[in-house]
Amino acid sequence: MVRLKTEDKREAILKATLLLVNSNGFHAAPMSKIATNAGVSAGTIYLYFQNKEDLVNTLYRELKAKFSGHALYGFNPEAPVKKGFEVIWNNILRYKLSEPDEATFIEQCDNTPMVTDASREVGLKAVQPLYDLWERGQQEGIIKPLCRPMLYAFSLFPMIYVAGIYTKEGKELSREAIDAAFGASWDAIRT
Amino acid sequence: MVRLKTEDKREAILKATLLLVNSNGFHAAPMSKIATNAGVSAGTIYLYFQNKEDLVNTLYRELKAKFSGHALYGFNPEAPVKKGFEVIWNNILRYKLSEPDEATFIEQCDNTPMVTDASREVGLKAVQPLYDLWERGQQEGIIKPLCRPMLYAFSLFPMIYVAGIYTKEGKELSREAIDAAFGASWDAIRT
Amino acid sequence: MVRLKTEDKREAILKATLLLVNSNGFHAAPMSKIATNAGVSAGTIYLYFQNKEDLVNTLYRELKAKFSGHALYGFNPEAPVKKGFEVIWNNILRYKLSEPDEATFIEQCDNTPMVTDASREVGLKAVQPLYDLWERGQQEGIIKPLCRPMLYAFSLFPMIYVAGIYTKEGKELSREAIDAAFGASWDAIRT
Amino acid sequence: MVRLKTEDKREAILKATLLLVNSNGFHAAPMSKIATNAGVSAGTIYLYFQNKEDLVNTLYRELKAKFSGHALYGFNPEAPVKKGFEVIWNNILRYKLSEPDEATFIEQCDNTPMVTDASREVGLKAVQPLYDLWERGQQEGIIKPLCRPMLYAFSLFPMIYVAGIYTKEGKELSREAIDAAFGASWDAIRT
DNA sequence: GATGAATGAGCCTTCATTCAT
DNA sequence: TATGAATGAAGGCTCATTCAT
Repeated sequence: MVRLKTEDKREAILKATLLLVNSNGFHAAPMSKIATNAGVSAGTIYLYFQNKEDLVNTLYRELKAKFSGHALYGFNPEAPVKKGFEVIWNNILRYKLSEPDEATFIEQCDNTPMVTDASREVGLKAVQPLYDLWERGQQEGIIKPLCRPMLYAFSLFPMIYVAGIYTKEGKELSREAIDAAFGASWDAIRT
Repeated sequence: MVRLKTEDKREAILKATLLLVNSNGFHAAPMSKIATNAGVSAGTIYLYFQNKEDLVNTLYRELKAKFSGHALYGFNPEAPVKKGFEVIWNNILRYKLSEPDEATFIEQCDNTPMVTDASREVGLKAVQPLYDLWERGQQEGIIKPLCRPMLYAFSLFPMIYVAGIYTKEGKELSREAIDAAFGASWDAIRT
Repeated sequence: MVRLKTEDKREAILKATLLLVNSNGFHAAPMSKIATNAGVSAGTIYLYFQNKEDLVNTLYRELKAKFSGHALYGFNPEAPVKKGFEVIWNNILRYKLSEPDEATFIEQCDNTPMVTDASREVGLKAVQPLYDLWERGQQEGIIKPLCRPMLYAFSLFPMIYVAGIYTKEGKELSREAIDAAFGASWDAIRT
Repeated sequence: MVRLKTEDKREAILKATLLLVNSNGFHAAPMSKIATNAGVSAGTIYLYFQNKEDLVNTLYRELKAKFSGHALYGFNPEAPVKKGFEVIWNNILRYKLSEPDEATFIEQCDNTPMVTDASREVGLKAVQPLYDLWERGQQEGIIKPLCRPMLYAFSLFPMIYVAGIYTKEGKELSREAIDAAFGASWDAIRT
């Protein structure tokens, strides 16, 4: 095993955690296996993370942050509402499809008590621009007067879910399917 | 501890499992604790279930079956498409709101390797009438030509997700909110 | 399951124990399985035997007694030493070959702490006539002046061992092989 | 408790297993007790052995190997048949008497399903020189034309059995008794 | 006598975490 | 920093035995 530099070790540990958890759930990711797969000693993990919970939460937060970064890429807050929504919608879909491992991990974490509520909220802040966009759309009478969770549930959540299914089964999402999905998302929330 | 009759014990074990898993995930539901909470000895569980996996899967299947029963209550296959969809949509929502524990458990199970694929597929068969309904709607040109997973993702999944959030936070879903949610669901899939 | 009479139940339990222990050792013979195989309830065993140890020891003693009965069949204490020895030797061999299950069980028991020393000694008393025969042979100068355990070890034990091997492998012992074996047995202890 | 070095721990675990199994059979040798007696934590055993079966089989194989080494010590394949046999016979007896614990353990293992057939066969290969010796003896007309298991059963098995008895009862085997036993062994198989 | 549901101690094994090196 | 042997609590499961029916 090649000797890794400090930063690389931290990354290797995070990567090993990601893959192991994805492959069979938290149940299949003991610290010892994470260490082995990361090419690192068991004790070493504790030099970089306080404990397993910290390791998982750290990974979760980093991925969420990365995800948020992608989501707003090229987004212009002043563009028309539908246009802005389309940009973010596509960004998110593209991320889910191009980084299926990370997407899977985030989903896994959304259903485990190992990830704290504090961690879960971290990602939300970054989406503020999206909230602002919806609000503007509502003021302009373009978007249905639904509460935030509902807007999310009807316009982004379904797409994320569908992307997960296709990824899991190894299928491709065709251009037509994607357009149709966007149509459904938009129809759900537009007035 | 009052002596329970056989059938009651089985039920008590299932109930204890449900609550324990809901409260903190599978991690927080060791057989010993399930036994204690069910007012039963650890060994007794194995009189009713082969092992932990069997216990969880049995519970999952029973709840899925119950859920399916509710979903189609009062559904008339020959009614107009929108009407039929509305009936099922409301049935599901009502179930999610009235049996939040069961709903939460089913969600937990959808993300654990402890539940087998075989178990997961059991529930799907019961929804055939819904699939038929969608198909009829597509033939009549009323429903968008989306694949099944997408139809599900846009019309039922969001509502289930929202109901979960409200339940978790102890809030009530107002009549208006429900109507609005149905509107969004229908708009998402109708042409 | 046909209803058995009291005596039959006792026998059925003993028989089930014998077969189960033989098939895979004591490890594979839990009381519950013995009960099932005997067509009897678990609790019933305790009507006939104090506990598992008692059950096994009782079976062991009965088999030993039966074995002893066979060993001396047709034996004439006044016949010539070699003739007498030959009768007993052949009796034992015949028993081992005709009742391989019982023979196997006895061997199993000779190596488990479940069978008490008291039980082990039970069988020995019955062989007193054999001891007397050897003693007479020694007085007559026909038999080597070895201690009893040695006489047993060289003249009967090997044959029992060999019979066990042939039985286990399902082979037949030919007449010639038997004669040869007797020759070796006799040569070992005769002067 | 003094801190042992790695190799010592492995040995301590094996030794504890040996003694515990000998004292009361496998039934009396739970992993927890083995650990305690070895001055080691329960989990530590699993650093050196995969599981209980592996532990027992490893010990069995090591003892068998050691035994085989002793058996052929000083054996000259070209010496006269009787001389060669005498050497091996005495080697084995000496081992049985000087290492009674190991001898007892091997016997215990020969009757438990915990020891795999693969393990049992390991020891047999080492005895090839003895088989060759017997064959030469038969060709020279010195040894009876018996099959291998019989030769073993009549010439070595009895002695092992007797040694076990004496050891168990704490008695000494006198020089005369040993000589007499060898005489019986040799008489049994020689022509 | 007979049943079999119920018990609970005990077994094997895993794994997060520590600490001497 | 880094290691990895060591720990020991905890988990899932089995099974001899009891007892209300």
